[in-house]
Amino acid sequence: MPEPKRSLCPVACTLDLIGDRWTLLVIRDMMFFGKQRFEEFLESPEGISTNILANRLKLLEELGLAEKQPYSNHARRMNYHLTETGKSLRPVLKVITAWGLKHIANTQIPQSHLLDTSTSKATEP
Amino acid sequence: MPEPKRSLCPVACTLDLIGDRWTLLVIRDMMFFGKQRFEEFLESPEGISTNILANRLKLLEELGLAEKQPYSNHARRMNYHLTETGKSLRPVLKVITAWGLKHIANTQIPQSHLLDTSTSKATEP
DNA sequence: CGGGATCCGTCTTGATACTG
DNA sequence: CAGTATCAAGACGGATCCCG
Repeated sequence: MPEPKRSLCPVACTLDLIGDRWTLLVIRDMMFFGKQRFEEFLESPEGISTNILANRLKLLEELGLAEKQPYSNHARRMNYHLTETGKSLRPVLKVITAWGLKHIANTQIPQSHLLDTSTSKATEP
Repeated sequence: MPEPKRSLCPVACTLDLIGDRWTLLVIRDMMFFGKQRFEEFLESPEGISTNILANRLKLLEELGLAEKQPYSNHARRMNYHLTETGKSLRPVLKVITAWGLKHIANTQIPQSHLLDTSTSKATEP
Protein backbone atom coordinates (compact mmCIF):
# COMPACT_ATOMS: atom_id res chain seq x y z
CA MET A 1 0.00 0.00 0.00
CA PRO A 2 2.87 2.48 0.21
CA GLU A 3 3.32 4.65 -2.84
CA PRO A 4 5.87 3.43 -5.40
CA LYS A 5 8.44 5.86 -4.02
CA ARG A 6 9.82 6.64 -7.47
CA SER A 7 10.24 10.33 -7.78
CA LEU A 8 7.85 12.21 -10.01
CA CYS A 9 9.51 15.49 -9.15
CA PRO A 10 10.25 17.52 -12.26
CA VAL A 11 13.53 18.67 -10.77
CA ALA A 12 14.71 15.16 -10.03
CA CYS A 13 13.58 13.85 -13.41
CA THR A 14 15.24 16.69 -15.27
CA LEU A 15 18.45 16.10 -13.38
CA ASP A 16 18.22 12.44 -14.36
CA LEU A 17 18.51 13.60 -17.95
CA ILE A 18 20.94 16.49 -17.89
CA GLY A 19 22.18 16.70 -14.31
CA ASP A 20 25.70 15.41 -14.77
CA ARG A 21 29.04 17.12 -15.18
CA TRP A 22 29.08 17.21 -18.99
CA THR A 23 25.72 17.04 -20.70
CA LEU A 24 24.76 20.65 -20.16
CA LEU A 25 28.17 21.78 -21.33
CA VAL A 26 27.73 19.98 -24.63
CA ILE A 27 24.31 21.54 -24.96
CA ARG A 28 25.84 24.92 -24.16
CA ASP A 29 28.38 24.43 -26.94
CA MET A 30 25.64 23.68 -29.42
CA MET A 31 23.25 26.35 -28.25
CA PHE A 32 25.53 29.30 -27.60
CA PHE A 33 28.63 28.59 -29.64
CA GLY A 34 27.10 26.86 -32.61
CA LYS A 35 29.40 23.89 -32.34
CA GLN A 36 28.38 20.94 -34.43
CA ARG A 37 31.33 18.60 -34.85
CA PHE A 38 32.96 16.11 -32.53
CA GLU A 39 36.27 17.89 -32.68
CA GLU A 40 34.72 21.24 -31.88
CA PHE A 41 33.29 19.97 -28.64
CA LEU A 42 36.69 18.59 -27.71
CA GLU A 43 38.19 22.06 -28.02
CA SER A 44 36.12 23.54 -25.22
CA PRO A 45 38.24 24.67 -22.29
CA GLU A 46 36.73 22.19 -19.87
CA GLY A 47 38.48 19.42 -21.76
CA ILE A 48 35.96 16.63 -22.16
CA SER A 49 37.55 13.35 -23.16
CA THR A 50 36.58 11.48 -26.30
CA ASN A 51 34.81 8.58 -24.70
CA ILE A 52 32.74 10.82 -22.48
CA LEU A 53 31.84 13.06 -25.38
CA ALA A 54 30.81 10.16 -27.57
CA ASN A 55 28.70 8.81 -24.76
CA ARG A 56 26.97 12.13 -24.10
CA LEU A 57 26.25 12.75 -27.76
CA LYS A 58 24.67 9.34 -28.04
CA LEU A 59 22.68 9.97 -24.89
CA LEU A 60 21.45 13.31 -26.20
CA GLU A 61 20.30 11.58 -29.35
CA GLU A 62 18.46 8.92 -27.42
CA LEU A 63 16.78 11.56 -25.31
CA GLY A 64 15.64 13.39 -28.42
CA LEU A 65 17.56 16.50 -27.45
CA ALA A 66 20.04 16.38 -30.33
CA GLU A 67 20.32 14.85 -33.76
CA LYS A 68 23.22 13.65 -35.83
CA GLN A 69 23.50 13.96 -39.58
CA PRO A 70 26.30 13.16 -42.01
CA TYR A 71 27.87 16.38 -43.14
CA SER A 72 28.27 15.20 -46.71
CA ASN A 73 27.91 11.91 -48.47
CA HIS A 74 31.57 11.03 -48.66
CA ALA A 75 33.54 12.33 -45.69
CA ARG A 76 33.00 10.90 -42.27
CA ARG A 77 31.84 14.15 -40.92
CA MET A 78 29.01 14.27 -38.52
CA ASN A 79 26.89 17.23 -37.73
CA TYR A 80 25.24 17.49 -34.35
CA HIS A 81 22.50 19.95 -33.69
CA LEU A 82 19.80 20.47 -31.12
CA THR A 83 16.24 19.41 -31.72
CA GLU A 84 13.38 21.66 -30.79
CA THR A 85 13.21 19.94 -27.43
CA GLY A 86 16.90 20.53 -26.98
CA LYS A 87 16.51 24.17 -27.86
CA SER A 88 13.79 24.45 -25.27
CA LEU A 89 16.51 24.16 -22.65
CA ARG A 90 17.69 27.64 -23.50
CA PRO A 91 15.97 29.28 -20.53
CA VAL A 92 17.66 26.78 -18.24
CA LEU A 93 21.07 27.63 -19.63
CA LYS A 94 20.31 31.30 -19.49
CA VAL A 95 19.30 31.35 -15.87
CA ILE A 96 22.32 29.26 -14.91
CA THR A 97 24.54 31.64 -16.85
CA ALA A 98 23.02 34.62 -15.12
CA TRP A 99 23.43 33.05 -11.70
CA GLY A 100 27.05 32.18 -12.34
CA LEU A 101 27.88 35.63 -13.61
CA LYS A 102 26.38 37.21 -10.55
CA HIS A 103 27.58 34.89 -7.83
CA ILE A 104 30.88 33.41 -8.96
CA ALA A 105 33.92 35.62 -9.25
CA ASN A 106 35.85 35.75 -12.50
CA THR A 107 33.19 34.19 -14.63
CA GLN A 108 32.52 35.84 -17.93
CA ILE A 109 30.75 35.29 -21.18
CA PRO A 110 33.19 34.74 -24.01
CA GLN A 111 33.09 36.35 -27.41
CA SER A 112 30.12 35.22 -29.37
CA HIS A 113 27.88 33.99 -26.60
CA LEU A 114 24.36 34.31 -27.86
CA LEU A 115 22.86 35.07 -24.49
CA ASP A 116 21.18 38.40 -24.89
CA THR A 117 20.54 39.65 -21.40
CA SER A 118 19.04 42.82 -22.76
CA THR A 119 15.86 41.71 -24.41
CA SER A 120 15.51 38.19 -23.03
CA LYS A 121 13.99 37.36 -26.40
CA ALA A 122 16.54 34.88 -27.60
CA THR A 123 17.26 33.58 -31.05
CA GLU A 124 14.37 31.21 -31.26
CA PRO A 125 11.87 31.99 -34.00
CA MET B 1 51.52 32.67 -23.77
CA PRO B 2 48.48 30.46 -24.34
CA GLU B 3 45.53 31.30 -22.15
CA PRO B 4 45.33 29.36 -18.87
CA LYS B 5 42.64 27.12 -20.34
CA ARG B 6 40.71 27.01 -17.07
CA SER B 7 37.10 27.60 -17.82
CA LEU B 8 35.66 30.95 -16.84
CA CYS B 9 32.31 30.00 -18.27
CA PRO B 10 29.52 30.78 -15.83
CA VAL B 11 27.72 27.62 -16.85
CA ALA B 12 30.71 25.40 -16.20
CA CYS B 13 31.54 27.11 -12.93
CA THR B 14 27.98 26.90 -11.69
CA LEU B 15 27.87 23.24 -12.56
CA ASP B 16 31.08 22.79 -10.60
CA LEU B 17 29.15 23.92 -7.56
CA ILE B 18 25.70 22.44 -7.95
CA GLY B 19 25.82 20.34 -11.09
CA ASP B 20 25.73 16.90 -9.57
CA ARG B 21 22.95 14.43 -8.97
CA TRP B 22 22.09 15.47 -5.42
CA THR B 23 22.99 19.02 -4.49
CA LEU B 24 20.10 20.66 -6.25
CA LEU B 25 17.70 18.16 -4.76
CA VAL B 26 18.81 19.09 -1.26
CA ILE B 27 18.40 22.73 -2.15
CA ARG B 28 14.97 21.96 -3.55
CA ASP B 29 14.00 20.30 -0.28
CA MET B 30 15.05 23.35 1.66
CA MET B 31 13.62 25.90 -0.73
CA PHE B 32 10.31 24.37 -1.71
CA PHE B 33 9.53 21.93 1.07
CA GLY B 34 10.99 23.78 4.01
CA LYS B 35 13.04 20.81 5.12
CA GLN B 36 15.65 21.60 7.72
CA ARG B 37 16.76 18.42 9.44
CA PHE B 38 18.99 15.58 8.35
CA GLU B 39 16.23 13.05 8.64
CA GLU B 40 13.83 15.11 6.60
CA PHE B 41 16.19 15.15 3.64
CA LEU B 42 16.54 11.39 3.92
CA GLU B 43 12.80 11.00 3.54
CA SER B 44 12.67 12.45 0.05
CA PRO B 45 11.58 9.90 -2.54
CA GLU B 46 14.87 9.95 -4.41
CA GLY B 47 16.48 8.21 -1.46
CA ILE B 48 19.76 9.96 -0.86
CA SER B 49 22.10 7.95 1.32
CA THR B 50 23.44 9.26 4.59
CA ASN B 51 27.04 9.80 3.64
CA ILE B 52 26.14 11.61 0.45
CA LEU B 53 23.72 13.80 2.32
CA ALA B 54 26.27 14.65 4.98
CA ASN B 55 28.80 15.44 2.29
CA ARG B 56 26.45 17.67 0.34
CA LEU B 57 25.32 19.56 3.41
CA LYS B 58 28.91 20.23 4.35
CA LEU B 59 29.65 21.32 0.81
CA LEU B 60 26.69 23.67 0.79
CA GLU B 61 27.96 25.20 3.99
CA GLU B 62 31.43 25.67 2.58
CA LEU B 63 29.99 27.27 -0.51
CA GLY B 64 27.99 29.68 1.59
CA LEU B 65 24.72 28.41 0.19
CA ALA B 66 23.40 26.95 3.43
CA GLU B 67 23.98 27.31 7.13
CA LYS B 68 23.77 24.90 10.03
CA GLN B 69 22.60 25.79 13.50
CA PRO B 70 21.94 23.71 16.57
CA TYR B 71 18.23 23.44 17.04
CA SER B 72 18.43 23.84 20.78
CA ASN B 73 21.23 23.80 23.29
CA HIS B 74 20.69 20.26 24.53
CA ALA B 75 19.38 18.02 21.80
CA ARG B 76 21.60 16.96 18.97
CA ARG B 77 19.41 18.55 16.41
CA MET B 78 20.79 20.47 13.57
CA ASN B 79 18.89 22.96 11.54
CA TYR B 80 19.86 23.60 7.96
CA HIS B 81 18.61 26.55 6.04
CA LEU B 82 19.54 28.43 2.92
CA THR B 83 21.53 31.62 3.00
CA GLU B 84 20.57 34.54 0.83
CA THR B 85 22.95 33.27 -1.82
CA GLY B 86 21.33 29.88 -1.60
CA LYS B 87 17.90 31.42 -1.95
CA SER B 88 19.10 33.20 -5.05
CA LEU B 89 19.05 29.85 -6.80
CA ARG B 90 15.27 29.91 -6.79
CA PRO B 91 14.99 31.00 -10.44
CA VAL B 92 17.24 28.12 -11.41
CA LEU B 93 15.03 25.62 -9.64
CA LYS B 94 11.94 27.22 -11.05
CA VAL B 95 13.04 27.05 -14.65
CA ILE B 96 14.19 23.47 -14.24
CA THR B 97 10.84 22.62 -12.68
CA ALA B 98 8.98 24.25 -15.51
CA TRP B 99 11.06 22.43 -18.12
CA GLY B 100 10.54 19.08 -16.46
CA LEU B 101 6.81 19.58 -16.14
CA LYS B 102 6.53 20.43 -19.79
CA HIS B 103 8.88 17.91 -21.35
CA ILE B 104 8.91 14.85 -19.12
CA ALA B 105 5.83 12.71 -18.85
CA ASN B 106 4.37 11.95 -15.44
CA THR B 107 6.18 14.64 -13.58
CA GLN B 108 4.16 16.68 -11.16
CA ILE B 109 4.52 19.15 -8.37
CA PRO B 110 3.61 17.63 -5.05
CA GLN B 111 1.41 19.13 -2.41
CA SER B 112 3.02 22.15 -0.87
CA HIS B 113 5.45 23.12 -3.58
CA LEU B 114 5.98 26.82 -3.30
CA LEU B 115 6.50 27.34 -7.01
CA ASP B 116 3.93 29.87 -8.05
CA THR B 117 3.73 29.64 -11.80
CA SER B 118 1.03 32.25 -11.87
CA THR B 119 2.75 35.40 -10.86
CA SER B 120 6.41 34.37 -11.26
CA LYS B 121 6.98 36.63 -8.29
CA ALA B 122 8.09 34.06 -5.81
CA THR B 123 8.39 34.29 -2.08
CA GLU B 124 11.49 36.40 -2.04
CA PRO B 125 11.10 39.81 -0.45
C1' DC C 1 42.37 12.98 -41.00
C1' DG C 2 37.93 13.02 -38.35
C1' DG C 3 34.98 10.25 -35.39
C1' DG C 4 34.65 7.31 -32.52
C1' DA C 5 35.43 2.36 -29.60
C1' DT C 6 38.09 -0.03 -26.18
C1' DC C 7 40.98 -0.87 -22.37
C1' DC C 8 42.72 0.29 -17.99
C1' DG C 9 44.02 2.93 -13.77
C1' DT C 10 42.12 6.27 -10.77
C1' DC C 11 38.99 9.04 -8.47
C1' DT C 12 34.24 9.65 -7.05
C1' DT C 13 29.84 7.97 -5.69
C1' DG C 14 26.81 5.33 -3.22
C1' DA C 15 24.68 1.50 -0.09
C1' DT C 16 25.10 -0.37 4.17
C1' DA C 17 26.69 -1.07 8.78
C1' DC C 18 27.99 1.05 12.61
C1' DT C 19 28.73 4.72 16.37
C1' DG C 20 27.99 8.70 19.88
C1' DC D 1 18.85 11.19 15.39
C1' DA D 2 22.92 12.74 13.02
C1' DG D 3 26.17 11.53 11.22
C1' DT D 4 31.12 8.39 10.17
C1' DA D 5 33.52 4.05 8.44
C1' DT D 6 33.86 0.80 5.20
C1' DC D 7 33.90 -1.08 0.96
C1' DA D 8 31.82 -1.98 -3.63
C1' DA D 9 30.33 0.03 -7.98
C1' DG D 10 30.45 3.28 -11.27
C1' DA D 11 32.18 7.54 -13.70
C1' DC D 12 35.95 9.59 -15.49
C1' DG D 13 40.68 10.61 -17.90
C1' DG D 14 44.01 9.22 -21.05
C1' DA D 15 46.04 6.49 -24.26
C1' DT D 16 45.55 3.72 -27.89
C1' DC D 17 43.47 1.49 -31.55
C1' DC D 18 40.35 1.14 -35.28
C1' DC D 19 37.58 2.17 -39.29
C1' DG D 20 36.05 4.87 -43.36
